Amino acid sequence: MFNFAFDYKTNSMSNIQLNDKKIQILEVAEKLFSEKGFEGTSIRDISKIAKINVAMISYYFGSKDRLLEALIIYKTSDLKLKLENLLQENIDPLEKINKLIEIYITRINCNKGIFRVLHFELNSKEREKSMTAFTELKKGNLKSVESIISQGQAKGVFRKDVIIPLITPTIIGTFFHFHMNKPFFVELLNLNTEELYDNYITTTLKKHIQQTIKALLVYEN
Amino acid sequence: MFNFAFDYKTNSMSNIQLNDKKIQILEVAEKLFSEKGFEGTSIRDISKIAKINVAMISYYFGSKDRLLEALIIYKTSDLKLKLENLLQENIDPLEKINKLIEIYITRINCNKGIFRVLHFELNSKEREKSMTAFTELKKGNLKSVESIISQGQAKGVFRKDVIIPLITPTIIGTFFHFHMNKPFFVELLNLNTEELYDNYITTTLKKHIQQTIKALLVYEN
DNA sequence: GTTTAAATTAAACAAGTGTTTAATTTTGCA
DNA sequence: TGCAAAATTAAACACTTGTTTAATTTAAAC
Repeated sequence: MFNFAFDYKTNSMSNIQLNDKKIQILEVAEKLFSEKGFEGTSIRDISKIAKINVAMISYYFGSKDRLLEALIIYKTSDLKLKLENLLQENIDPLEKINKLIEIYITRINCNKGIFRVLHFELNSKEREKSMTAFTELKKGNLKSVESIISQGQAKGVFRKDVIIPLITPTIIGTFFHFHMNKPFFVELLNLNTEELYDNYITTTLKKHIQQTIKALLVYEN
Repeated sequence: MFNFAFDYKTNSMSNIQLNDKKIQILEVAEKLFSEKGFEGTSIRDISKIAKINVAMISYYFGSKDRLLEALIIYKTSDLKLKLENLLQENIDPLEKINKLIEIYITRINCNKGIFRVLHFELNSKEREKSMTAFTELKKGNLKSVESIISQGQAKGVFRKDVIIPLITPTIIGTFFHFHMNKPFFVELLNLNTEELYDNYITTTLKKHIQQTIKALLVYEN
């Protein structure tokens, strides 16, 4: 019932059994979870907005916890693939890092909601299955970063005293802190429409992060 | 009943009416809110661990929402002061930035719990009073950063194309992302005890952030 | 010691929670 | 058209939620 397989249409791992109604539920769940948190969202909230009966959520996913699991796999499965493809590209290390940052920003920006849930609902909880899936994703990301940076160090472009596992926290952390404080920055930077906000992320914020990581990697004391 | 005044003993704004029992409730609330979220924590959970009657929380704080308000003010009031003192110090801009980062790291690290709540429970909700208090804190922080950086730019030490409002997201975001993924990094870096974990934050992570911001500020393309 | 206010309690309250049941409707296929 | 499986529903289930009540105990002041 809940097997996941590779979908060559969407180029992502996805539940081949996902029909329109399931997807509709997942989309609503993502929206509400990200707005009000997992515990703060009731399945009646979801069912009301998705315009389905409450029982359908248990019927389709088994439970609220399993709905979260399905949501996470549904939303994170293609990021890993994108990173692995990037590693194969034959471009210089700095450009690769910039592309890595670009992937992070755009992919995570599309799925702000679920990544918010991932970070705030998943830790120190019993949702083991969801958590291990997320941990594997993080391990893969770290490996990609390690690989790119050692390439750059071998070529003598990057300095050698960088703490590699802390690169990702700086990249994603900067983005997340910005997004977590959205109302604050919307007011401060006059990003009154959703378009302006998204545009600021994919241009200015992206550039800031790329500039920061570049400086960190190539700057000599 | 809920007036706040400056306490010269602790050098912080605090509720002068806070007795032992109230503080005990606040401490337990912080722990549970940070572990299970605001919605995920019931006042019965709090009362059980704090070993008081459920009704005492309503009696003391009025409601669960007002308990959160009190907690935020109780925990964030002295950070603003520390930053204002820093601005007065007569040291060179780079050292000032490093001290700013040090203040952020140590202060936030002591209050991990409440800052987690602040970022994940406060946005897009109706808890207006709590939110405006937090917004004021952020505005103050931004002013401090702006002041320090223009000093550095005036002295010709810092480059001039830095996007100042994105400095804080990089500093705090890096720290937060690390902390949000604590289980992951504990396993990755073998930080098996709480002491090792805290030690890594106040040494290696702090150094990484200082190194990053320094590179960003002084590196010329 | 009496009085008055504060602190503390167990119980009750109404509303909301995730989940299950059992009945009904819709669907796809022979 | 008839039939079995799937989808959908309203209702009920047992439980938890935040808050309030009203009674009791403790503390302080006179």
